[in-house]
Amino acid sequence: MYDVGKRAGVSSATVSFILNGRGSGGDRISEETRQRVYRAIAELGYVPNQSARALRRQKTDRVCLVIPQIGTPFSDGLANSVQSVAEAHGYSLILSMSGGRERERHVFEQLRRGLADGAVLFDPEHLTNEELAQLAHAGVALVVQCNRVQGTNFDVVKIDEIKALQDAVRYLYDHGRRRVAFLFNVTESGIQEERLQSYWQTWRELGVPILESFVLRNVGRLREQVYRSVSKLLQSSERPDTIMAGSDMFAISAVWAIRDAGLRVPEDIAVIGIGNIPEGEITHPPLTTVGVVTPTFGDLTGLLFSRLASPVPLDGRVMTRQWELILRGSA
Amino acid sequence: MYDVGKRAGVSSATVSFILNGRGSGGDRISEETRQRVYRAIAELGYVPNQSARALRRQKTDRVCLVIPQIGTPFSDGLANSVQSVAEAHGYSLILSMSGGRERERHVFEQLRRGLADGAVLFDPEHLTNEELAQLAHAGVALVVQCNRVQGTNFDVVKIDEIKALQDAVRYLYDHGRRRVAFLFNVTESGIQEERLQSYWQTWRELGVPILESFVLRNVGRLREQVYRSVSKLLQSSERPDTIMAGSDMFAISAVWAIRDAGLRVPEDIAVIGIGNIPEGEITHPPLTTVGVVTPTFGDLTGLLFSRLASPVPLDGRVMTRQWELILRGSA
DNA sequence: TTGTATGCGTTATCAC
DNA sequence: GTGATAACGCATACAA
Repeated sequence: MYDVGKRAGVSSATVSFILNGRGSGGDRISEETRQRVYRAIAELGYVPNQSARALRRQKTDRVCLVIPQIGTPFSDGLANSVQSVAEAHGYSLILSMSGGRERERHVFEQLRRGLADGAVLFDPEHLTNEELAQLAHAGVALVVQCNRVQGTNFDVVKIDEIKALQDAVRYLYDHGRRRVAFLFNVTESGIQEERLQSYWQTWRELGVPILESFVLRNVGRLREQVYRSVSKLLQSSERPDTIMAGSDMFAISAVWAIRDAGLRVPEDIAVIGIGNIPEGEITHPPLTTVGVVTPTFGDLTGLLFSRLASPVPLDGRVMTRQWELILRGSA
Repeated sequence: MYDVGKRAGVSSATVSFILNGRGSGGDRISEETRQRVYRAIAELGYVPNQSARALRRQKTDRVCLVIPQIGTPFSDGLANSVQSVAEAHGYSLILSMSGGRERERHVFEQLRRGLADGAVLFDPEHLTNEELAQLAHAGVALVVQCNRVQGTNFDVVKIDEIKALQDAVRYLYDHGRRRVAFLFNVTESGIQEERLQSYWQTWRELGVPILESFVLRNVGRLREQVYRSVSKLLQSSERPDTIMAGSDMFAISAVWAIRDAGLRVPEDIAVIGIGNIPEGEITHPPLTTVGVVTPTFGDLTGLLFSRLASPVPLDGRVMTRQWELILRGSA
């Protein structure tokens, strides 16, 4: 900036003022000076340094979206949504993957060190309430989607899923299903597992036993892995009449596997997913699932940017999203 | 740091030295002092400020992976791969989405301003050679996957895809296919389009005309959108006997649509994708495609981190990945 | 073995 | 209308 100023015959202060007219000094830079400075900037290829600016302003103009894993239809939609809103508010979006304990802690550490002004944490598994509070206390605008936590200085979006999960089981029970298989992945403190626990619990209350061989605890993250897991399951002599999957993606992969094995959905095997991703509408039959009826990410972004815009620290807000049983053809 | 020092009865310099012992001073901090400082750090909840550190060291310890769009199996694999390697080298990974002209320029600007020490740019559409050179000149370690560019101060990974694309067309031609449909999306300077141009060109050389109504230029990004586009195509009285898709994901969605329409792949309609994603192995029939036989991202990360590690500016290196026609069942 | 002093590139207050 | 100047939080050469 000093060099730019020198070339334009002004001080670095003037350059700074022209680049982002704040502080005192009013609007009063002569048009002529302004032009000279712009020319000098162009000639020198000058570009302001973000680290220095952030240091001085105590503000990075960045927000961070933390997702366990990219590559799912859901994270895709979320990221695009947050990015649009961030841009509209003059923030850059940074994406971080938090899958696994190490990575989650790493991202947390980065945020503590001032990576961004605000963050949306999606399903953090290992962070405690205190750590989140600490982060928020350090000045990071925080919105957390997670059922485990509650904060006084950050916002939480919760999902009320229990009832919908119970509804799903009762529905299947009422339609005579008794041989139930589960598809999910065990992660360190996995939310998938929690949800399937709800299923399991409800079946037990209805007096239906769960066959251990029908519980697939490690179906893999990728479609082809899930497909193979299910194909294998179908080869055994004892076949399930129902598959409850930990995600819609798993459920869809299961539907393929079933159809490719020459069986019918839902006549031979009913399939139900979790999450309600758009893709579920085009499987044959369309996927029965459990989730938010019309998925939207407006609540998350709304909380984040209202918090960023607020001049005073806001209290912790809580929003609850209601899940429902969405009956389509597959179950 | 000053406060930490005060509490531990030392200067801020000593704290800094303990936190990252470099510079002069050797290793010589007494164990006792060290402990006192660590205790003070813990008690105060002190955490170093990245902006200040980056400003002083002229180094962010971050690398940035720039992908047009997350949510594809490919970007997922790439991101995970880069993240692992980055962690191993002591860097944090930042993900940025560059889809669309605005966003791409925005990310470019962020990098110029010092967002990260290095970056992998995947298929940048709008950046010129000069801009990339300028970025590299500014000190950003740069690896670009793109066929359009070549740099003297950054690395380029190219894909030699022409021959494989031509092979695909000839193969289809030799098997009697003549009514060819195309599936892709027109983007501002899209690579999908380029590839389909190669197809088109080859068909023309073979004397096969392309029906305009078989060219779907806007099938959408999501699986369900593609599925619907194809379903609609199949309803018209004139049906194609071949579908050449701009990506494997499109091809897979097409296979579903065809099967759900009661037609057979490849007997009624042959389908061929581009990219060779793992999921292609589990469609029925498995997907014929064009791409790298065993996808790996080692070349990209290798180039990036060798560049970051190099004490002197490296010349621009070029690596070429060879594409091949991968015959499986769908064509 | 530790402290002093300086500068990294900005921004913002104040004086002129 | 514009220019000095003092932070912002840290790292490091050098003095002690």
